[in-house]
Amino acid sequence: MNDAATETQRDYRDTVFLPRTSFPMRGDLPKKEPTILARWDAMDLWGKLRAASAGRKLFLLHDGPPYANGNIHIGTALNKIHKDVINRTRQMAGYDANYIPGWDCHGLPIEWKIEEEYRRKNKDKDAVPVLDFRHECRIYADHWMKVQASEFRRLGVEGDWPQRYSTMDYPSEAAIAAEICKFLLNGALYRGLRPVMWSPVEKTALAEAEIEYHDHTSTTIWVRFPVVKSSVPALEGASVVIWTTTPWTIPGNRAVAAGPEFDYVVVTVDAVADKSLARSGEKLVLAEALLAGVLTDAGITAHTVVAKLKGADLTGTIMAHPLRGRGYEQDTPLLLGDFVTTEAGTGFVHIAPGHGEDDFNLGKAHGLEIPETVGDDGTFNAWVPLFAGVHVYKAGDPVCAALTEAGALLARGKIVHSYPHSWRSKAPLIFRATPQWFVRMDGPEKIREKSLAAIDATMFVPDRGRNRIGSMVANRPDWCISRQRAWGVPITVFVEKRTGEPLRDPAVVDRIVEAFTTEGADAWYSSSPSRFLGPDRNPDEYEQVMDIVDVWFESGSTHAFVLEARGLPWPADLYLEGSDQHRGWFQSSLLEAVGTRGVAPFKAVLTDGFVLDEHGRKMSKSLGNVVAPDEVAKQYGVDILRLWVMMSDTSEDLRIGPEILKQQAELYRRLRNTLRWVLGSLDGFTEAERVPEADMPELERWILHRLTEIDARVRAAVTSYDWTGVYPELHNFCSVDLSAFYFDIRKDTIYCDRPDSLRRRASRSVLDHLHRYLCTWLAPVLCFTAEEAWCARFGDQSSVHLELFPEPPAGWKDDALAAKWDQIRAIRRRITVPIEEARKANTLGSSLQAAVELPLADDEQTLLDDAAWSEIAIVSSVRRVAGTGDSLSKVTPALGDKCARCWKVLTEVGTDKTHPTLCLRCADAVESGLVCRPA
RNA sequence: GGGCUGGUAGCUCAGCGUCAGAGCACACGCUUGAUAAGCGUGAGGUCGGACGGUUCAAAUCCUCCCCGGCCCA
Repeated sequence: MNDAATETQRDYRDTVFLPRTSFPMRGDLPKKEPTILARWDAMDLWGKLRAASAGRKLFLLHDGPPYANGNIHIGTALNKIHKDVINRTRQMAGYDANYIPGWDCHGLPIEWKIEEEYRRKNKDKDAVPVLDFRHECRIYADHWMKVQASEFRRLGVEGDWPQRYSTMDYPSEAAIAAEICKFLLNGALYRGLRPVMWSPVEKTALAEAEIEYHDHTSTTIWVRFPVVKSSVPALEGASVVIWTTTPWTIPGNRAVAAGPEFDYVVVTVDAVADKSLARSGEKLVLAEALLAGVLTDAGITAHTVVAKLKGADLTGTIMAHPLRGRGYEQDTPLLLGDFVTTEAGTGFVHIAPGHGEDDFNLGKAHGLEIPETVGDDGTFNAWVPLFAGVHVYKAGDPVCAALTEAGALLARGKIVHSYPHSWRSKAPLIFRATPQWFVRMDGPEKIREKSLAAIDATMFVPDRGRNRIGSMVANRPDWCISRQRAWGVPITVFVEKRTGEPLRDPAVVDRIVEAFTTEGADAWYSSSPSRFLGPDRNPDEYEQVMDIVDVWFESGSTHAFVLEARGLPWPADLYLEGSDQHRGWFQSSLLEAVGTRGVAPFKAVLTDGFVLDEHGRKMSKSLGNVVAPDEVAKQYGVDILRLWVMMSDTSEDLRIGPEILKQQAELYRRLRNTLRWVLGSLDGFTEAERVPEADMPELERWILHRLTEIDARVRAAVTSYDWTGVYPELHNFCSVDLSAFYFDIRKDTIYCDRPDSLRRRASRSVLDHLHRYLCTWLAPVLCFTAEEAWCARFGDQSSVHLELFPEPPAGWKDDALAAKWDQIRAIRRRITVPIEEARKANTLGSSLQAAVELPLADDEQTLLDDAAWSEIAIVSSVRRVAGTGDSLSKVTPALGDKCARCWKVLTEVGTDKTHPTLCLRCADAVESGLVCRPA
């Protein structure tokens, strides 16, 4: 037996239910995440997920294939994490969300890497057999596919990794060839001469996506086109002046274009400066708006305007090619073009139909010849007078020399302007007319029209994506799908030599597809044509096309060999990529599917933005502002990276950097500690303890109401795909509603009440719900932490990822209660503010030392009783008094002694004989015999 | 240069016609029974610019300009 002296000093700490949990405060994520990943592998979580959701409504996000080259970067990580979150939320919302990750494996960049290795070894690429070369490309792509797969898995991305797809799998190559042949058979595929962006270095045509723009210095020339025939008398003896930044296109000139609405003037040169190539007395024709500039550039110091006319008046005028008499004898007609501007130049555009989009279209409309002046290697063809063999990049001087000699050069200069370059070799490109294979947009297949209709029928998130892809599809030219390269799927077409027509025979197509399925596209190179043409055709009569197909066509066909071929839902529910893919994969997939199936391969298109650095600048090695995903994983853990994604507005560009990551780590800590307190306070909770909602205090019911609100927000996001603000709100809930309010208030109850008290049981029942709701809501994002917090309660055999979002019972929602508690929390500030003032005045430390007189307006008096107010405000006593509603409480030190167990200051302390240092509630709790926990 | 888009506290984001908001960071306290945690209070913004327009009233609507991003030329 203790004597009285020791009795007063008795330490009641052992009788207090402090939080107890194995869930540590610090995540130690970089170490822990890999072990959780290993556990998922060991338990075959993916297999369990698929089995558990068998028969549920299918949801299919079709993975856009990243390119199998190099380590993943932050943008790829963003996209894959975003996809993973979308998949997981759908899965937990009750769908069967299968996900097949895939890769884009063919194409120029990989080919380029292999060629680089050759160059390093001084090997001649053209001497390597094509099948060997293709084999090396395959090995290379396979290597990076494996590297990226492990990087994606480290990010926590869940999916069917063993069954991943790739564009270079044999069945994929066969399917791509089959898709090409669908266009062949339905007539949309044609071979035509067209100016395409051509790289003389790589000797291939390039797609828009393979082009970048850099500054380039070009020689500019002003050239006279002598008028030889015109219905306008003023033009007799005059020269129309053109301006161009590409002197090498002069040999390809076949016309000059004017703007129909512009004003043009005929001027007589009266005086010229030294070294000017202009001649006193000559007549020149120019746009009026550009006259001053041209006169300056040409060194003309005095002139007289002799006539003024509209562009439209000039039609029918015929000029001589400036090099007439030197092999260029053809006439040059003056045509009208809408594309002519008066922003720069002379108001006349020289037209070389083989070297520009506008030029080509205008030439075609007027039946002009489309000369092929330039060869694959960028040199003028042998038939080109004066310049045969000259490289176009070095043609500036020879062309100027010839023009000068012919008296046609009016002036010469230099300009630095943005000019297209190859994304691989960085070499400048040229427009060049070559025979290429195209998918027509406006044939009887109506690909453009149907695509626009498909865009209308698609859900875009955000909706502005619709505009973006819509205007691109409305204005794009026919799809050039041929590339003169080796690493890809060949355009499996034979052309009949006699007619020049492609052979459209389903039996031939079947033989090709069959061969590709078992041998891959290599079969095109390794087999004799007769294998495909069959016994009834003479291979000598056919040309086998050896071009490969644009990689965008391949990735645009993934819906066929990933979804259709595997019996997955078609069209996919969702495509989700960066907003740059409006021109890339979204569009190629759309055109491909519309051309072959008439509809889009997706029901919805979701885009994420670009990742910039902390200051909103582009990331680049030279700026040193690159954030690498694996470094974040090592320093903070993947959950921090995943949290960053979902705390951001993914529809806009996102920023990341050291400060922002630090902030995310702070936000994470709050979420983690919320889980930790819940777990610790739930220690030993059993079903027997649970209290029906109807018996719960209002505070508990208010928390349940809040759960219904967040649940509604989550479920809305599941269907709208718009998660912006949802996780910030969840964080806010944890921080403001739980940690700073509910938990803070209920600590007294959880720690000190008898375990059988209704209040404590009700609170623990709510904590049980909170644990389940928070873990499942967080699981799609903090996939590791939520799992850890789930298993901390339910054991290592369980997984939060096999759970569904719990459905709150309808009775939880109580808007009237919510309004009431909003009011209560607002009034609570009338207590916390004066407590702070008392602290400043040194009259108070802990809020439990305070006794409060709370002024309330009449209508506020009945909100809560005094005991409830003291509970809510965490003070030792509250007395309601009449007030105006906006006055602050009077705060004084509470009378009585501090209870040694719950620390409230109460006059009743000392009245219990057995426990003279305790308040009555605590004395009862201790005496109940229920509060001593096993150590 | 064109299309689309964004610019609200140090950071991440709300607000989108009627007194500028939240979280985090920061400062100052409290607590020491969520403790490499927790709580409170506070400071911080002429809402990119225009002494622009519409309106009784504008971050919020319109115009122009500046800066950034994506796509294109």
